[in-house]
Formats: sequence, C-alpha cells, structure tokens
Amino acid sequence: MRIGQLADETGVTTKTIRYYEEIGLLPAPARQPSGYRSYAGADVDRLDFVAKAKALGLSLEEIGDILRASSPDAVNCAHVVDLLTSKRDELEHWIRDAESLRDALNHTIQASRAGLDESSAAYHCPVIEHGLHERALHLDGAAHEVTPAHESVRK
Amino acid sequence: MRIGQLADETGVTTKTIRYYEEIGLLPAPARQPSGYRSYAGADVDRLDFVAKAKALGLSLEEIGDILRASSPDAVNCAHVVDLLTSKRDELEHWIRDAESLRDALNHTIQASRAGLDESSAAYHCPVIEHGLHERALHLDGAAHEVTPAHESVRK
DNA sequence: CTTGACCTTCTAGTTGACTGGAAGGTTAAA
DNA sequence: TTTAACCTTCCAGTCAACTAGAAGGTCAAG
Repeated sequence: MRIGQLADETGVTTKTIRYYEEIGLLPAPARQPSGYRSYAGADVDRLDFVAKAKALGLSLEEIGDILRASSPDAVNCAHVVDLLTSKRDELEHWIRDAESLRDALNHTIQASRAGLDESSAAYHCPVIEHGLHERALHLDGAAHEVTPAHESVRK
Repeated sequence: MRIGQLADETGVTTKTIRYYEEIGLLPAPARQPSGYRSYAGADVDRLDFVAKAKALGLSLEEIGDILRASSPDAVNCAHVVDLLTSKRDELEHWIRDAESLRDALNHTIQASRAGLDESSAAYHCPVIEHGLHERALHLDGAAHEVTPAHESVRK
C-alpha cells in the first residue's frame, strides 16, 4: 500500500503521515524500488490508534511514549505499567472536571430556557441576566498545573 | 490591585494577563495616574473563570465567546443558549470517548499487573507480550473531525 | 536620594502540530 | 507517448498561546 491509500484509509493526510514518520511516531516504512513508501495493514492500525488517541487529546509525544512502551524492544516493564497508570489517572481526573463543567453549563442552559419560555419580550435575556456567572464553575482545585492527559479536544 | 497581585491571586503570570487583555479576553482595566493597570475583585473572578475553562481544554477563543455572550452588552439570547448547548454536547461526547480510553488503559494495566504477579522472571513483560494493542481502543466513531470542546488537557 | 521591586510598551522568539509549495521523479491509462 | 495522478525531498509558513528581553518609568524603604 502506498502513502495515498494509507491516507485514504485512515483519514490522515499524506503530509501528516510523513510528519509522523519524521518525529518518530511511525516507523520508517519499507520502500518500493521507485523510492515510494510501502505500507501494510499494521500501519493502518497504528495510525488509527494515533488518530484516536490524538482525538482524545493526547499529545503526539505522549502517544509516542505509549507506542514505544508497548513495542517489542521496550525493556522496563514496571515503567510501562507506571506510564499507563499515570495516564489513566490523569484522564480520570480530567473526566471529573469535564463533568463539572458540563453540569455547570447544563444548569445555566436549563435556567435560560426556563426564562425564555416565561417571557417573550424583546431585549430580555435570562442568560445575561442571571448570567453564566463565574460561580457556575465549582471545579475542585481546577486549573491544576497537572492537567491531565490531553491537550486537544477542539476541532 | 495592581497586575502583580492579580497574578499572585490567580496564578496567571503578568505577561499572560496582558496577553489576555490584548486578545480581548479581559477588558482593558482602569489605570492609576502612573499608568499602572488597576484591577478589582471581579477581575479575579473573570480570570479564575478563564483559567478553569482553559484547564478543561476550551480555547481562549471559545472562552471569549462565552464571556462575551454572558456580558451585559450581548443581545442575541437564543444564540447564547445555542452556543452553550453545543459546547455542552461537545463536552458530553468527549467525556464518553475519554471514558473509553480510560477503560482500555485500565484493561491493559489490569492484565499487565496480573502477568507481573504471576512470574517474576527478568526480561519478561506482559505489557509488551499482550501489548497495548491498537484493538484496545474501541471508540465509537473516534477521531471525529468534530472533536469536542477542548484542545488542552495536558500539563 | 538611591536601590530594588514593580510597572510600562515594544518586538521578537518558542512550541506543537501541522500545511503549502517548489522542483522533480514514477506509474497507469488512453 | 503523453498526460494526469501519484510520489519524492526540502524548506518555509501558519496558528494558538504564550514567553523572553530590551529600554525605560514608578514607588516605598532605608
């Protein structure tokens, strides 16, 4: 399989695939006599893994850590388990914070809808009146330096 | 309160505070005759809100949207509710995916620990042997383009 | 009245993760 | 055989979110 087909199957651009190879996220693939990169099924799996982990906000560096830790030439097993465990913990913490924000948003939305139904006067906006106040966020220690495992969950 | 104290109270550097002002996340504060920026309690709240939302991965632009939407000079209320609702939905989706990844990690960790207990031979690593296989991730449609609401949840 | 901590603006650099484009080689179909 | 769609490398640019540093003004303590 050439790079274009790998790109089609994974939804990752050829540019990005080469970039991932450059930074060591993907192993340098075999080459055809022409010099074209030659990929197999395992590469689709690996790239899918990267895409999914990235969509969840893991940095390429973190994904690389996991990939390298899980590879056959990794040696220190306890280290691998530690790495995985700390990623899990970060994720756990993050999920709880995200739930808080979701609840706060929900609360504000609910209150706003209620307000909207009650009055249909123009220039009247309950969101603005009771606002999404700063107090709406009761995250535990929020803004932890140690923020979890991901950095990107934006489009 | 001067910028340094605001920085101390919020844990955000003075550099960053000025930057936030520059991009419109914080309103231009009053100035002392000396030209020094002068802040009040509300600024601490607003900046805390920014820090918390950011820790959860909202981009500064998104945070700005919410802040502007919740401010007294915002006009289109339905738009505000829509914005908040779509952020909530994105967050919800993201939380589910994050839970999947957490579960996958947990599964791998569990299996690894079991393997570790069973044998204490050197150069034997169950993580590597049963691996964190790509299959460990069964996210629904994962790698959605429409990834949720945050981009940063890393340290 | 000097020293040091604090403040001002300005410009420029950094990091992560790409993305675009130039200049050229390869392959498959018509 | 030519053409279009692919592929190659290399280098430069982008975007978000800072961060660093220079050059200078302010203020409170000693």
